[in-house]
Formats: sequence, structure tokens, C-alpha cells
Amino acid sequence: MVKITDVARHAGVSPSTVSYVLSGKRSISAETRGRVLESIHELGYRPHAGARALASSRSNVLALMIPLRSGIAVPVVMQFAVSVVTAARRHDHDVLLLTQEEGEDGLRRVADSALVDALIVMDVQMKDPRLPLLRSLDRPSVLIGFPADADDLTCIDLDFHAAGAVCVEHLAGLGHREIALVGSPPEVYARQTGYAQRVADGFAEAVAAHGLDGDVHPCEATADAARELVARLLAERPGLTGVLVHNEPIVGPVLRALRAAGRRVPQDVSVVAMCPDEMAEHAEPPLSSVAIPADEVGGRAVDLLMAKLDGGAVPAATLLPPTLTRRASSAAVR
Amino acid sequence: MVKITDVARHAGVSPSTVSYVLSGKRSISAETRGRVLESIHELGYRPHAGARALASSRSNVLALMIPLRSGIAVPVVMQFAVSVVTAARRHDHDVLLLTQEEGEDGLRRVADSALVDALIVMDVQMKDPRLPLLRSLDRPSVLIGFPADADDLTCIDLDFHAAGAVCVEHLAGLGHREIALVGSPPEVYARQTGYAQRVADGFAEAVAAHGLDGDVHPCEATADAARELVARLLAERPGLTGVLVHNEPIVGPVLRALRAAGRRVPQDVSVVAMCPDEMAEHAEPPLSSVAIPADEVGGRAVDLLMAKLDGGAVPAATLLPPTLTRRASSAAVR
DNA sequence: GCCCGTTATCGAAGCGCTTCGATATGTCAC
DNA sequence: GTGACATATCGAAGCGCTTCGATAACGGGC
Repeated sequence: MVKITDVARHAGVSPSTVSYVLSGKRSISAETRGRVLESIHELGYRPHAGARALASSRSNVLALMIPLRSGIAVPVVMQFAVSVVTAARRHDHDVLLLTQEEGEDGLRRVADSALVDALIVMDVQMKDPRLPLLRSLDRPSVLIGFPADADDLTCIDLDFHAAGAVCVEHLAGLGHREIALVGSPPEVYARQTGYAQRVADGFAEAVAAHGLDGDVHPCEATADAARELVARLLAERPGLTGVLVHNEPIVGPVLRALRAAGRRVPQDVSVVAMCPDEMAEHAEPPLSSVAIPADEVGGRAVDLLMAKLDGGAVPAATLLPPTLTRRASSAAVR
Repeated sequence: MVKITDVARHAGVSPSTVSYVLSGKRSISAETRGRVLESIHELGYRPHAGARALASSRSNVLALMIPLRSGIAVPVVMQFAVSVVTAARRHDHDVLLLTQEEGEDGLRRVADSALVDALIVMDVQMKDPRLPLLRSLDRPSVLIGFPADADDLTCIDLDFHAAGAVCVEHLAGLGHREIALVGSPPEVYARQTGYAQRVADGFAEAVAAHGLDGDVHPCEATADAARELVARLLAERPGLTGVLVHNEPIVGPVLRALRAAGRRVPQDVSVVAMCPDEMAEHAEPPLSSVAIPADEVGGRAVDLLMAKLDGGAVPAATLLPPTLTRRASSAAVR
């Protein structure tokens, strides 16, 4: 294994000079830098990560803790993970993967052993047991999601409240007066994950603001439950012309249940969904939808972390504005 | 930050004794060990990962490179990742996440900088560009998937050939004589990823062995393509009573297309799928299926890697036998 | 009662890098 | 020409741990 002293000897400089060339922390003449870089390349030198971490107390590794509870949309988690890794690499960092299962001990372990410089935690609950730990840690962290008490923490997420509202406004703008939210399973609201409730709140507020008629219906994530709910809605609310679905697994079943009931989408009923774009595009018909901008959330989370690592001040809360992509499933009421 | 010398002082021993207590590499009297462990606990000591890696040339971190190409089933990838992390933790290792995008350079980077001790590579292609690198690296690796030339490499995967055959045997056992394989998109076969072709081969061989009538139909992963293919199959092969679907996104569409054509499942046509259990369970009707045992593959991959790290010899190829779970979608031919 | 082999512990070297003075050289104002 | 000040480079210390002898204490065999 080639080390810094080998490079130094090869380039005819001292090891510290090689180090400064690599870190840029002191000015090095163009000529020397060139010679050193050439030696590095020629010898195929790679600094030893452990040695570097020891000497500089920076590992250049971030921890990412991902959820694995059922009910969490797996593709979205994956998208987050990939975007975090990609963004981290842009900042010359790597990503250590932790599962929720490891819990607080896992976070403490990687932080206290200096394995990682900073942490990103996904799927934050309203009263998340990891919060006290994250507050006490001497390493910066960013939460994806908003707990009930976010004091001293840095959080980022899609603005779910606005997302709920934006869907209502879209339907209202198309002339719909009677709408409904087909929501997440009851336990998701009960669990206080926050985002489901925020969508419902945003929905309700916008409904009120626009003087619409609209209500919220939690729904189990099964095709049967979806069919049942759709049947009930159509029976109880004959004037219903707009539906917002916030429950990924049953997006397809809801559409089929509407069709089965003889309602055409969008001619009879307009449908808007909160789901990944890919799912919306492949639905029949393609769905007007609001997606979680996982790439942006992940990227921004890393940016925030880097800013904190550099000692910068960062906003405590970052709410990303929702974007509704209009597709075939929503149309003006006739 | 508390370090080993603090623990040593607190316990009234030398730092090396603390180290030996932790590593177990030399015998320590029960009394001393107890005292040291108590001090460790009391002071909340965590060895510095970088220092440890530097001194022992072992980082206790594995690299996992995940695919992000479209067409790769995201939930399965996630399941792999989680099982690898979980298994790694059992061996006191952590997992560094790399994306396919980083390619060979990424692997080289983490290996040469001693950031990781060993590597796991997913989604191996028949002629994977990473193979020469993995062969030349001085760190052990395990591939999930089988390339065309696996010399000097350690590979593990589901036995896709047997999986294709097992589905045929299941249908044959139920008395079906005319069957078809609704396969992956043409580009997946073209890409030489291997597993799609292996399923098709296993299917074809078993069809021949049982004297059945059966053929292979690649299919794009869209609902339209699925409908079209099903219509064509039913038109061209009136005696068709069994279908194997190896194309996750269109499992639902195929079922619905059959139903739309007036064929009941399983009364008129039996369907078997290769897909995750969760998908099979939620289909209507629940599908007899063969799943990729991602948990086992991930766990075994880590075990193999650990054995290699310990200098042990491991089998070059590990093929996990497929398991067909019988559900409602397949029945004896009438 | 002496030698030998264990068992338990210590001390010191060293892993490969960063970083902090210190030094040497050059530049410029006056 | 001289002091003041950048600029470029070096040398050495030290990051926290592991590991390799070395040493001390202790039994046991004869």
C-alpha cells in the first residue's frame, strides 16, 4: 500500500506538503502542486481513511437511518437513500446505512465512535424517542420529517399541509364543489407520524377557505377497503366529483372501484393523488398528482448537514413547496 | 471524548490491557476484565473507529453497491440492503452504501482507502465491467448474481433456472399441458442480466422434460403490453391453461386482462408468478409464487464475506433453492 | 529447591495522516 | 539597503488504538 511518505519522496517534497496539496489548507506553488499531483497519480495513492479520520477528527462519512416499518412506501425510501448518497458524494462524503431497528443505540454508537461526522434520520415521529439523543450528541444531524417539538433540531420535508391544500385548490379551480380525501390507514394517523395528519389539515383548511364540501376518510391499504369506501362515498354523496387519494397502495383499486361503479375518470369524477410520479404516470388514466420530492429533500438534507459541519447557521425548518403535476385524471366539472 | 487511556487509568491497568479485554486476543483474569468492563461502562467509552482502523487495518465496515437502473424491482433491492445491514451488524460490522453510478472507481476508492474491509456487489451482469476490478482488489468481495465468467469470484443468488422449472413442475403436477411464460421486457434479456434468461431456460427445459406445450413471451412492463399479450395468447392458444409471469409490474394487469377476457383464475387459467411475497399475497386472487429470498441471500452474502475475511475458504457459487408458495391462483385442471 | 511452562500484565513502538510552529525565500515600500 | 510582510515549504508532534516482545508471578514435575 502506497502512503503519503512514498508520494512525498517520489515528488521530492515533505509529507506535509503532500497533505496541503490534497487539502488546500495552505498555499502551494503551482509547480510543486503539479509535481505532487503527478506523483499521486503515478503511484495510485489513496489516503488511508482511518489515518485521516484519526488525525483530522473528520471521517467524511454520514449516517443515514432508514425506516423499515410496514406502511412506509419502500420506493420512496430508496429514492431518499440514493439521493442522499449522491449528494453526499458531491461533498466528498460517504454514507453509512443504519436501520431504524438499531434505534438510539445505533446512532450513539456510530456518533461516539467517530465513525460518522453527522447524521440524517428519516421517518421522524411526532414524539420520536431519538430526539433527546440527537439533541445531546456533539455531532450535527438533520431530520427528514417534523416532530411535535423541533426545538434545537434541523428538519426538512415536503410541506404536507400545503400539499393537501394545493390539491383542494386544483379541484376547486376546476369547479368541483364536493370532494373527499381518501386517506392513509387509521393507524398511520394514530401513530402520529405527522405527515398524514398535516395533509388532512391542509385539505380541511382549504376546503373551508374555498367554501367547499369535503371530508376526510382514513382507509386501510387493501383493495377491499378501497372498494368499500368508494362504494360508500358514492352512495352517501351523490354530488361527489373530486377525490384526493393519499394512500399509495390503493391508488389503483380506487380508480378501478370508480370505474366499476360506472364513474368515468375524469369525466364524472376527478382524481388527484399524492404518490410518486412513476406511479401516477402508469395509472389509468395517468393521475394528476403531488409527489414527495425525495431527490430534493435528500439533497437539501445533505446540504444542510454540510453547512452545519462547516459551522454555519442553517434554518431550523425547511418546508419544500409541493408541486402538483396535472395529468389526465382531473378535469373541469361539467 | 473518553479514550482508552482514561479507561485504563480508571481501572488501574494499562491501555493494552483494556484493548485485550475488548478484543479477547489475550487472556485476562476474570477480576481485571470485570474491573475494566465496569470502567468502560461507567465512563461510556467507545473506541475511536479511525484509530482502531489505523492500528488494526480493519475498519469493520462493508461496502454494499446497489443498482438504480430502472427495471430493477426497488422493493427487492431495499430488502437486500436491509438484510445485509442486519446481517453485518450481527458480525459487528457496518455498511457503507454505494450506488451503481459510482461504478468501478467507487469500489476502488473505498477499497484502496481502507474505508471498507470487503465488498458486496448487487445486480451483476453477465459481462460486468466491475469484475476485473473485483478480481484485482486485495479485499474480499461477494457478488449477488452470476456473471458469465465467475472464475475467482464468490457468487450467490436464487437458483433462477430451478425457479423456472419449479413453476412448470407445479403446473404440470396440476395437470396443465399447455402453458406460457410471460417474461421480462425484451431489453432485460438483451442486457444479459442473466436471471431472466435463466428463468426462461429452466422453464423451457422443464416444459420439454414433462412433454408439455409451452413457450416464452418477453413483455414490456406496461399494462397495455400485458393486455395485448394476454389477448394474443388466448387467441392463438385456445388450450392454454397455465401462465407463469416473470415481470413484476404487470402481474396485476395480466390478472385483470385474463378476467376481462372472461377467464377465471384459477378455474380456467392457473397463474404462477415470480415476485415478492407481499405482492403475491395482495393480488386478486392471491398468487402462487416464487419469491427471491432476499433476506437469505443478503444474510448468506455477509456470512460468506465474513468467512473470507477470516481467511476461510468458501464455495465459489451458492445457488439457493427456490420455494414455490401455493396460493389461490393455481388449481388442478378440470 | 530448581527449572520450565503458563498465565496475566505492562511498556513502547508504530499504524498513516494532519497540523502547528518555524524557517527560508522573495517582494515591496521607503 | 533595510525592515515588514507575504508566500512556500519543512519537521515534528500527536491523533487513539493495537500488537509485539518483555517481565513478573505462579505452579508442578522431578
